[in-house]
Parts: sequence; structure tokens; C-alpha cells
Amino acid sequence: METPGSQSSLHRANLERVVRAVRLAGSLTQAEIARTTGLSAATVSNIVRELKDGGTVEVTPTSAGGRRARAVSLSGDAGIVIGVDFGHTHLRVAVGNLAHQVLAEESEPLDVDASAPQGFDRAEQLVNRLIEATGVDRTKIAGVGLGVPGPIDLESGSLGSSAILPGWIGTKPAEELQGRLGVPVHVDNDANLGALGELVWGSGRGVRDLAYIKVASGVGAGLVISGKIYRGPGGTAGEIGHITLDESGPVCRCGNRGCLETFAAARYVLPLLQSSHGTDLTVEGVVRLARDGDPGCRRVIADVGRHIGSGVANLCNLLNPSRVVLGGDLAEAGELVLGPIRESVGRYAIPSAARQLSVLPGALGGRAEVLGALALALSEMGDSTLLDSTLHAAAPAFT
Amino acid sequence: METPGSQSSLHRANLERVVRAVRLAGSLTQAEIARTTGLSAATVSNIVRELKDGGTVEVTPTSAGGRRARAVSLSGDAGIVIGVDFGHTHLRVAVGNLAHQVLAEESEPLDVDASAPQGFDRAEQLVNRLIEATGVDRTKIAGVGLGVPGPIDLESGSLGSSAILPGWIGTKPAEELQGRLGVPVHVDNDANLGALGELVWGSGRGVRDLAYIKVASGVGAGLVISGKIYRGPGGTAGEIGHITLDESGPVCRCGNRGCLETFAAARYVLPLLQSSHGTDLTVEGVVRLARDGDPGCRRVIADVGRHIGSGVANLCNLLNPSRVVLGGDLAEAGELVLGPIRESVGRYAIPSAARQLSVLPGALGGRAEVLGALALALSEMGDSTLLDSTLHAAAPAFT
DNA sequence: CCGTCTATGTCCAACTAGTGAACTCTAAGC
DNA sequence: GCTTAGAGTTCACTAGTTGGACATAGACGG
Repeated sequence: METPGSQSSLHRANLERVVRAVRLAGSLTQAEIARTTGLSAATVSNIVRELKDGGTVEVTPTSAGGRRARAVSLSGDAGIVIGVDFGHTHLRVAVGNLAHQVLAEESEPLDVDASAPQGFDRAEQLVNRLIEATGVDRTKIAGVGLGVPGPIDLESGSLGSSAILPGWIGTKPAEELQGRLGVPVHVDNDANLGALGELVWGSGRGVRDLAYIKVASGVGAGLVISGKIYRGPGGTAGEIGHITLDESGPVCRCGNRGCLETFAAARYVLPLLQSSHGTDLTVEGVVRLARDGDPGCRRVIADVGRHIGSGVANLCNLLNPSRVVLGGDLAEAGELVLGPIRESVGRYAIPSAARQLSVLPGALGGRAEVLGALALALSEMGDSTLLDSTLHAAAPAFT
Repeated sequence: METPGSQSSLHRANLERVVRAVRLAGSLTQAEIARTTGLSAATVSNIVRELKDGGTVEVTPTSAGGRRARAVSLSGDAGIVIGVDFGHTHLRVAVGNLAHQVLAEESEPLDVDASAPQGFDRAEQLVNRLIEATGVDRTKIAGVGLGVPGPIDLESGSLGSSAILPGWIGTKPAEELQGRLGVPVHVDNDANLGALGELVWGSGRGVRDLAYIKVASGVGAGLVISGKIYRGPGGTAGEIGHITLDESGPVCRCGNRGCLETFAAARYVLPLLQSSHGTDLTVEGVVRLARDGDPGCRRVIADVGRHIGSGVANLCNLLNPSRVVLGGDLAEAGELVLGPIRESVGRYAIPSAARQLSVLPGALGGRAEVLGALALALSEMGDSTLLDSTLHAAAPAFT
């Protein structure tokens, strides 16, 4: 069964091919599947029957455009995936199906002082609430994607140092949640998930290489290379927030000086405006004021943009992505921040690398990470979990 | 024949599997092939027969250890690949076979004033000389890898601006050489090929992610991600030489200021020593003097190392490779330059990314690029050229 | 309203390719 | 000399894809 290179593995690959084609297009007729996958009509016929029997796919006898085409689409309840995202102040949960449809989504404020167990309790409750609300079958849950705002150690799966709260350091979020929900949980940091979210549903659609830059309390980047998250051998790729811009700049929480983060992250930038604009400013507030014309806020945002642009220029020289997507609250500032970023990139990156680059704001706002968590669950389960169930379901029918 | 998902494609994949297993191990018995590939003994038997008939593989009736095992190895003359490398002052050619053995290698000085056609003439001659010297069959040449010291435009295949000589700009080296030699030529820049060379034969063996930093007249990096050269969507990834270290630093040939290159490349560094050490210094000379204890040269090399280290730290934060290999003449300085690099990396990179990083000197010296060109020819042809010939050769035997 | 046309989906026979089991072969060990 | 164990081969079987024949049903033209 598990032998690579056997015909059954080929069959499996073909099943995946069909499922993927259907998923990408949303709905296809068998003839279209045959054309896009390159498989013969006969093979497609067999595979579709098998998938239909397994419940993965629905065949609607559509009498749509023409003669007698039956539209094949992923059946909505074939499998459910869940995305959970712990933010600095929010907890977000989304429920989706294998057809890449988001069935429900909800967020609630997360108390900054909450301990890790409390956080997981809240997450579990919210997940349960959404499951009930959408009325999906719990046994259909194929996987959960989990986003945490901090580095995850690949080997141990534990949360590293620069996380939101000291109390969460060393916890193993995936294990924790898996224990509560009883389904496989895959975890990654918020920047990577944001990248994945924008790639699948947002500003990164249609691109294979993408850098998602998230500016919030810290600055991080999620890198997508050839359609996959790139984490690096040690799992800490994308730490754009700690590239050095000024060797004698402000001391950063990482211990170095003049990191990009010290010029762009909320915790370092907001204090600049405290004396003039009061102490309880938020990034959102600054953005709102800037849009309304406040010159101080505009200036600060532009400066942040320029610094981010320097970092992006480095990224651009090294990796040459075709698209950079800006996420986080700051992205709401639109051209006020994107303009300076582009200007900086144009100045500091080599022209051949900068020429093809497009810098866009994220299209999903704060939802990027939850949706990315959904996408993670989908991609981590491969299509294989789905297909396994198909095979198992189909097997009795043949004996 | 070209349909994906068909049995023939499966068969092809299995052929490749076997060839790869044999190549990696050098020599295997059929039973061992079966174990490592996961294929059944019967299948292996068939595949080996097919490959043997096609001439790709040799079966030596070894009466080695035990009962009756026949060692299967790639036949040395099944296919020949050639690597050609144009350096700033050298032309290097290597001839190898599919078993990853280098059969011959030769270099000669290349006149810096040579025009592009002269250069290609010389390359053609040298290739012919080596082919004769090794006595290989010209018809067995499966492909040629070509290295050029400048950026290659992916679409047009023409040489970009920052190349060695103005006269070469706009030429299409691959076409040029392909026309003369009559076999497929694949071209890439020297940094990428150096990375590939070190990956396959040098300091990068056994690693999947590698950054090769070449310091010469310019500074460039070749990035290997998941075992493959990463060029980026625009083909200009790895331009580590032009990340900005000091916004008000020296003006760089790229138009920006304070690029890493202005602190590390020969053309900017050698003048520093001119007043004290004379005008006709070379990097090699500086390295030699430094090893003999010359304090000025040591200082300059250490400074270069520190600056390179800053760039590597950025690279490390963004990409988190597990290994960085230093190439070019400067690598000969060994610890004199590696020490400061490591120190800088330790200072400017975030600890979790720096921890697992090893910084090594290249093991191949000036040969890295030619050998990389060989590897490029091997990888570009995939195993498929090889397998095609097998299939074609085998086909008549069946009819 | 009816025949023709065309694209869809299904069925069947042919073919490709991998697999387990039985078999042969060789050298080592007792 | 006999046994044994691992290596490689052969053969019958099975899984799975494919091309072609066939049935179907709407569109189009008369």
C-alpha cells in the first residue's frame, strides 16, 4: 500500500490530480477534468465514480450550457478544516471545507494576561461554538491549523522566546490543542500563515513566490517559494525584522542595535507620537489620523515605510520575489506607507530585481492569519487524508 | 508518451529511481536496489535488464562477498557531460560522466581583452582537446553546462550588464556555444554554479540548503534551496553584493551607496593597500602576505570579513540556511577571514538563526564553478535524457 | 416537429507494468 | 557431501490506464 512506484501509488496520484483540478476550478465537467489533467476520459470516469462513492465529490446533473455535462465539485461536507489564530489581542477561528470555502469565522478579544491554558480553553470553546453553529459533522474534521505569534521550534514544536507572553514560552501549542480537540493540529507562526492566507485567498493569488511582511508589535516576514512556505532548515527564515539597518541605532529586544524592528514595529514607533498625540495611541489610531491628514502621523508612517523599504530592498536583492504583500494594521494606511516603501526599494535594491517587483497591501486584513491557518490545515493534510478516507470508504463497496 | 499519470510515466519514474539509487551508492546489487528503492525484486530485475540493454548501466558479475551477487553500476561511457566556465581571467573546462566522475579538467588563461567570439573559439578548442584526450565518444555527450561571470536574463538568455567585459554584454552564450558544439548548452552565472559545485562535490555535500558566497571582482551569492538552485522569479536572486550596509558609504557601480560590494570586492579593497604595498597587488597576493603575518593585509582581510559577515547575517535572518560556503580567492585566507565573518554573523544575526549555521571555506577553490557547470549539465538533463537514450536504444530490441 | 450534429459520459477489450510465489543457482558452513 | 540462505529470474496474476465503440441528450437547421 505504501510502496512508492507501484501502480496503486500512480492511481493515488491521479486521484489527487483530479481532486486538485476540481478544487482549483471549483466545478468542472468530466471532460474538462480530462483535458486539464491530461488523463483519458475513461480514467476520469472511473476516478470520478470512485470519488463519488467515497463521498469526496458531488456530481450535480447540471443541465447548464450545453448537451449533457455533469458538473463535478467537491462535496461541501467531505472534510472540514479549522483554522485557529492567536494574535496579540485577538483569538480568531475559522471553519472551512475542502473546497476552499470558508463556512464560518469568528474572533473575540483575548485577554493579554491570559495564561496559556486559559488561551487554549478559550480556543477550544470557540471552535466548539463554531462547529455547532455551522452544524458540521465533528468526525469530518480533517485537521486544524494553528497560528501563534512567535517562533516555533521545528523539532520540539515548542514556542520560542519572542512570543507574546512570557507565560506561553515553552508550551507546545500543537500538542496542547490536539489533546483538546482530538484531531491533528499543525502549527506555524503568524507571518508564515499570513503569507499562506494571502497566497490562497488574497493579494498573492496566482503568484508562486511571495513575501508577506507583517508589521505589528514586531516585524516578520513569511516567505513562499514555489508555492510553499519556506521555513529554512532551522525554521527561522523570514526574520526580516532583525536585519540591521543602523549599527548604532536603538537597542532591539533581540539584543542587537538598529534592527528594522526598532524603526518600524509598533512598540518602538508609537512612543514617538506620545508627547504630541497622547499616550493611548494605537497603530490603528495613527493610521486613521494620517488618513485624515495629520502631518505628524503621516510623517511617522512615511518614515516607517522607508525603513521597511530598506529591508524589503535587501530581501529583494537576496530572494527576488515577484510580489511583496504588506500585512498587519499598518497596511490599512495604503499608499501612505506603500509609496515610501516602493521609493526605498527603488533606491536601495538593484534595478533588475526591483523592476519586476510589485508591492501590494494585504487583501485580507486581520483575517490573513486565520485563513492561512485554514490553508495550512488543507496543505498539511495534503490531499491524502481526504483520499485515504475515500479509499477506505470505497473499499467495502468492492469486496 | 508525454501523458502524466500514465503507466509509462510511472515506469519512467521507476527507471529514474533506480538510476539515482545506483548513482548515489556508486555500485549496488539488485537486491540492494530493491531494498533502497522499495521496488520489488522482480521489477528491479526487469529495469536492470532494460538499462543494461540500453547501455546506461553495467553489470559486473562480481563474486564479491557472498553467494552470487551481481554489482550494478553506471557504465562510465553511458553519457558524457561537459562543464565550461568563463572566469575573469581564466577559461576552465571539465569532462565528466553520468556517474559523477570527473574524467578530465583543464584551465587556461583567458585574455581579458578577448572578444566574445574569440572566447567562444577558445572554449570550443579546449573542449575538443579534452574530448580527444579522454577518448570519449562525441555522440555520447548529453549536455554542456556553461558558467559566465555575469547575470543571465532568463527569458532571452543574454548576458546582462555587470558582466566581465562590455564586449560580451548582450551575447547569448548558450546559443553561441550550442551552435559550435552541437549539443544542448545550459548557462548560469558563476555564483550559482559555484554553489552547485560545492553542493555536489565540495563543502556542501549532504546539505539541502546552502548559500555560496563568491568574493571576487564583485560579490555574489548562489542559493541552493531544497537541493536546487534558487534563481527567483526574475532570475536575479542572490545579489548579496548589493545589499546596503551604509547609506552614506562609497558609491557602488550599481548606482547605490555603501553596498557590501564596496567593502568587500577586490576592485574596492585592493586600492586600500596600494599606497603601502604597491599597485600590482592581487587578492591572492594579499592573502599570501596576510598568512605570512603582514598586519596591514590581515587588517584588510578581517575588515572584509566583518562586512561580509554583516551581509551573511542579513541572509541568515531572511533565509536561515544551514551552511554558508565562502568561495573565490579570498576563501584561501581561511580563518583570517572566516573568523571575522562568524563574529559578525554572531553579532548581527538573531541567535536562533545563527546557532545552527556553519560557515565553511569552499573545498574546491577555483574549480567550484566548472564542477558546478558539470553538475548543471547533469541536473538540467535530469535523468531523462539519459533515460530517453535508454528507451530508444532498448526499443528496437523489443520489436 | 423532426432529423442531424456534436460533445458528454460509459463500457469493454487491449495493453502496460508491477508483484508474489515458485524456482534455480551459487557459495558458505557444518 | 548435505544443508542453507541469499541472489536473481520466470511466470501467472492483478491493478490500472487507454482507445475506441456506444449510448445519450441538447442545439441547430429545415
